Amino acid sequence: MTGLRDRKKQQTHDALSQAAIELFLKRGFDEVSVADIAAAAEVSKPTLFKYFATKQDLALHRIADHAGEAARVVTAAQVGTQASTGSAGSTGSTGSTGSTGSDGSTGSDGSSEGPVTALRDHFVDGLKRRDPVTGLNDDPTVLAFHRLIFETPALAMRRQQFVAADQAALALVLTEVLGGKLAAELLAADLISTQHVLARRNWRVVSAGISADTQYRTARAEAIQAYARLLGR
Amino acid sequence: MTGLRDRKKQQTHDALSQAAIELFLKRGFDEVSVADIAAAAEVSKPTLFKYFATKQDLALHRIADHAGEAARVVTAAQVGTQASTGSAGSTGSTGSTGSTGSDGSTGSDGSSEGPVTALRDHFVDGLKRRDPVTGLNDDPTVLAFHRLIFETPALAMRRQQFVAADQAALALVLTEVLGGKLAAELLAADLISTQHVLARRNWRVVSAGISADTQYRTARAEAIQAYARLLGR
DNA sequence: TCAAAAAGTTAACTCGGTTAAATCTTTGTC
DNA sequence: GACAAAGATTTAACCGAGTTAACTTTTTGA
Repeated sequence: MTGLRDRKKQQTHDALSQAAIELFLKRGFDEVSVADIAAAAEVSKPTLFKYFATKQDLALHRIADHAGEAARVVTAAQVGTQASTGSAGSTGSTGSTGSTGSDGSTGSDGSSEGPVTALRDHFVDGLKRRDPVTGLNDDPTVLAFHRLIFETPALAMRRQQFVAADQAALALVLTEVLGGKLAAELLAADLISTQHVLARRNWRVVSAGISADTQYRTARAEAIQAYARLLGR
Repeated sequence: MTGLRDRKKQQTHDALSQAAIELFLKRGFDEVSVADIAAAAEVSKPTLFKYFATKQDLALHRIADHAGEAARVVTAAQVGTQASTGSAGSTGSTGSTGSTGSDGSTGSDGSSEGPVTALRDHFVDGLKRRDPVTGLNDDPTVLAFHRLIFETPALAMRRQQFVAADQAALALVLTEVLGGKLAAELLAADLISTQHVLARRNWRVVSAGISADTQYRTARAEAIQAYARLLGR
């Protein structure tokens, strides 16, 4: 099924992404033109734009791939508690499943506890795994990449769009889990904000020179505290 | 002090803004070029960009002017409860001051009640005044304007930047009001999200044909309910 | 009245993104 | 294995946002 055609497409895609990120990290987003990237990947400009809709996406497609993760985590947790047949993660890498040492068992619907604890556990698990999305990762490349995204207005902006899409998807599944649409939208917004605030905070600390290992316990405590706010109704 | 120079500048600024909004509403954001706008306002393109940094700002400067409002409301409420000398509003049009029929008097610091009720009251007051930022306004022009902003990706995106700045400013004043920085950032995010969710919701309803007067009671109730979530810790 | 300062104009340029026509490559079929 | 249809790539030209530099006009204040 994986014909030569598709293999070549994958190759070109990777070549573009790699060339772009390398150049962005070396010279800064604004100091690199799409023509430079196309040249480095040895393709023409129109071809580049057939693979990536915008210049920003050349840096952000890794994040874009994570789209809908929050919604997926909640859905997974939901089917996990409804029937005890725990099959988590539908698309890609969403393996979390407890360990925070807290109850996630309030099975009666109408409560916001399930989703909140599910996302909290997912985040805390991300911290343990030093998942870049948590901000708690001191790998120089990861750090440089985050710096690039957060400190380049155009990238931060486009990133925000993906986050907004994530939030909308989350609101959608929460609408079914909870009763009302208003409550769902509010909670979705709070959940996404919380994650964002925590990640940014971790990133700032790590980026100031503190090692991820040193910061881990604090980050974990802060996360639990932050999500606890959303549990008290 | 208002020399001829400044008067002319104001004139040009207004001519550009007016021409831009008129054209945007008539033909859509993407169907209007900055050259069109410059021509309509009878200035050259470089001059246009001396008045407005981006094409988006030609539509959004009215929103941009509201920058830092949330922070101002909280600060005003703070000085209002610290000393009984109530002088609200530092810069522009921020006249709110109670009437929601609820206590805003918990003067002891460390509590998040003050800021939350202050912003809630401000929002509810906005509803009563049919302030466009609340989404509860069925004036055709206002409606068309909101539609333009929300449904033009480039504008929605740029708007988000202003909102983010607002949030940062709010987080800053909350950091002083509350003890910690984490709590302040989380609360600021929740507060801004809440406002945004409520406004969007109102806009959607009104935009579906329901009159602002008809929706008022519901909108008010929803707002109070939404902010109440943030009071229970 | 006059010179310095502030705006404004023109024209040319950069860069992101698009379009159309021509060319080359992969693929499935006889 | 030849070959036509489908798909991907290239070239070259184009559009529109935003910038730059050199030059002219207008406002100001002494």
